[in-house]
Amino acid sequence: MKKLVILDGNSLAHRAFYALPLLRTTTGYFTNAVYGFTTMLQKIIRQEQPDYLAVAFDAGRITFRHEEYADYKAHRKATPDELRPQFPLIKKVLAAMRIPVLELESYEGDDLISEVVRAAEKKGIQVLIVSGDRDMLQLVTEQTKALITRKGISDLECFTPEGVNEKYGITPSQVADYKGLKGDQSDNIPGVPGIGAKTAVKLLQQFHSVEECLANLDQLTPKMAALLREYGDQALMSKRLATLAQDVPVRIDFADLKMEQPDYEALINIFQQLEFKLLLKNIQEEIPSDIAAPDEGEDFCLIKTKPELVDLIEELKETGEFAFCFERNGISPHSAAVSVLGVAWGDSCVAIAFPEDAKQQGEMLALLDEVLAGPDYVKFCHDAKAELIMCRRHGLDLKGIKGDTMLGAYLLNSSLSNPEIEDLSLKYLDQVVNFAQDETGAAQRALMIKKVWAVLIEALQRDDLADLFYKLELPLSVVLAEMEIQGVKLDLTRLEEMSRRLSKQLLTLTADIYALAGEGFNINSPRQLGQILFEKLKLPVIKRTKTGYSTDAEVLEKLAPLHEIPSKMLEYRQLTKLKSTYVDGLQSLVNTRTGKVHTTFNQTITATGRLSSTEPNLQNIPVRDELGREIRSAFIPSEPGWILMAADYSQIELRVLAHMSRDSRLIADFQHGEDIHTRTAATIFGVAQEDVTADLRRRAKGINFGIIYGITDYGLARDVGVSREEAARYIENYFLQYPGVKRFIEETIREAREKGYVQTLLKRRRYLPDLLSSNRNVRAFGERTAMNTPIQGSAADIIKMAMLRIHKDLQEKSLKTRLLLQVHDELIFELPAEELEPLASLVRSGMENVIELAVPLKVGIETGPNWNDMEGVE
DNA sequence: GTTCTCACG
DNA sequence: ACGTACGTGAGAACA
Repeated sequence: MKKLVILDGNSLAHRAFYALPLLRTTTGYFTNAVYGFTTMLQKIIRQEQPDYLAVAFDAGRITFRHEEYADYKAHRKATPDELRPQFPLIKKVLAAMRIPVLELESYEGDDLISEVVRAAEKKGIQVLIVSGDRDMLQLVTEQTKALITRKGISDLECFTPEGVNEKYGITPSQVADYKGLKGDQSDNIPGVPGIGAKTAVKLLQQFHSVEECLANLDQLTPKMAALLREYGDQALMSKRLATLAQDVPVRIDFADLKMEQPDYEALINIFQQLEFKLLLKNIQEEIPSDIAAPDEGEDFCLIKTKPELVDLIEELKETGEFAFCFERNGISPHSAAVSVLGVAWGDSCVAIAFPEDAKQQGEMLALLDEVLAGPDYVKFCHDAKAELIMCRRHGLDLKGIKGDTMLGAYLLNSSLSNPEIEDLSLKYLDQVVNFAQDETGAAQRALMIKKVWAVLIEALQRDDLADLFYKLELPLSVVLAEMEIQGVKLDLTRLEEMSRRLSKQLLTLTADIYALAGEGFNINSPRQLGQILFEKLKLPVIKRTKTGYSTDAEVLEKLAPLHEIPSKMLEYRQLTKLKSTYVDGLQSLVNTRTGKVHTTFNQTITATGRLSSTEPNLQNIPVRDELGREIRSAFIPSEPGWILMAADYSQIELRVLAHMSRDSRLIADFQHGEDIHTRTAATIFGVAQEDVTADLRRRAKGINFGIIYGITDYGLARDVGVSREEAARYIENYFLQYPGVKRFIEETIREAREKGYVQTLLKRRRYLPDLLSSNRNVRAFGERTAMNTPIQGSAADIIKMAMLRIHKDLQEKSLKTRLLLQVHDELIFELPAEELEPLASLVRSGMENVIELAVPLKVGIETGPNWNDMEGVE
């Protein structure tokens, strides 16, 4: 049986409008109703897979019902100004999706739906009505169901005749009678005064319809009979108003309602206009790709044998330039198997399918070594680091990479994090792609990499980013790949012991907390904890989150003097965090082949230019408290007789600030070489350096951090524990003493507003559209990031340069030392003990002299048998 | 998938 | 009158 879905356009648009926040495009169009309607529509199409589909809209404000009753819908609020202009947009989306719109002057969408249902039933077509209006229930039959929104736009309830009866106690055909008796506030249908929902249902269960009620007045209570006698005509009129039209002058031709493929080009166009990024991405996945379709492109072929591969390699050597990509299907390059390699040169592309047999595969790969490892064969890829890891793992080298679309796109706009080639094809070539699922997909992908790179390199040169790309990021990807491949050894015995110890302690703590609470609950659920603390124990609410009570560490500390649970909870939280994230989490990520953890350093994630680390994140291993530090003891050298070395920049961000702001006082502070926070304290609190107490220093430290983050009096007050007024005075005084810093901040924000972006020392860019927001908070946030990004980002530039330099020095000096980790301002190495001295001086000078700033850069070096027990080296 | 909490620089 | 420090990633709960 064929299926038809018909949507009540007006009703659903209203629903969407009120359910979603007022979304707006950067160009000022309101789009929340369009967005809500579109997502609802797509979901229904996906779920129902209808054969026929249409959307009905009201047309004309005056309908035939007004002829009968002038006040029909008189109380209805006017459509809001933010919604009205969204209707034409919805219709544009529908046109692009090739979904017919049904409208008829002076009829409501409901009436058209009624007509369509009637016609469909005659033809034996199954119908599903989608609406937010329960009036639609009167159309429900065995053949026709109704999907009515319950709450918001995603909670829908499906009604069959039985369902209607169960829920309302009447049949679908009695809906109009019901409204005739009860009336309807929202449509201003009067009904019978004094008859509400209960009475109406009771009457209809007894007499089936309004007419029969009126014909049997003698069987009613005298009061009810009088009521119906007086308002009988009004009840009949109300019923007629509530009854959907029976004779709509329209002919339904089902051929016009057949589902069709959307006009993807038009749809992309309108989604782009409306800035529906997620929906764009979704249709991208849905669209059959037209590039290099394997069945029509004569340039395409699939390579499976050695002779074929030899021919290909000859061709590549002749061309001297190609794009490539190993298929990984989202699997980490540290563990993905080699299955398919996509290659593109000129206008051609091929996929190489590798045999599973290790020996045969090895032979095929060995053939490729010449072109992959040959530095003179120019290569482009998307994520050079991942490709290098794949190659190295299979015994191949990779040299001669001249383009990386992922890295390039990130440098052009650091707000794109880990962009996919599909996203870039849309952004830079206006081309929507959906690569084939089989081997041919890799070939298509390679070809797209080549095309996108041609555009990106132009853009990089235009924005003066080519140096940053070729001299820093691209070579850095090799260093990072080697760090990841090397991995870090963990003392598993130690972790297992910790895990057992923590389990035991947690068991005791949990029991204590339950006993104190007087009941068991899910101790990991902030919500349940909130109920215990604030409802059962009536402790004062310190802070709220969007959804309820806050129970974070700050709150628990304040509650600690009032009850025993909060401090126990703090301890519990600390221990579970250690156990689940670090002790157990790290163990589970140890690679079985190497016995080490191999993090991934993401080079294209952060908006500022920093790296990030995942699976595991080795940039947030505990250090601040003693118990947490124990985790670091489990990080050990991977060879006997080796040690670890940590080299960290001292105050690199403040030094960068001194350099960029050229503030003479801050520069002088650093040239003095003593503790910077003490000097800051002496300066802003107007005391001699010897008289700076620990507390004054702590406050000055807070101010120094605050300056880097984009200070506010509120934030500073919270951090150092003084009043907001006090904090405001500190800030004022700081800017008085360091006027160059103040000027730098103002100048940076002004320039950012003008250009739309800020820059680091190495010209890395971050665009800041928030600076132009009409929302004050968003704008203030933009201003803080505007001043923080050049500082954080330049510090990132500097340590990246240092990594390159040290990596090169290590190679040239043939040292055995390996760089393992970068944690934003520090580098971790493992080394044979005898290399300690040469390495310490190599690392120190590498890091300190990698760039000439207005202030010296200082590096602290420590070594030890693990990452915890470290001692300073002079 | 989003929210809360918490680990790091 | 309102909600704030900047940049990240992970685990658990809950919808």
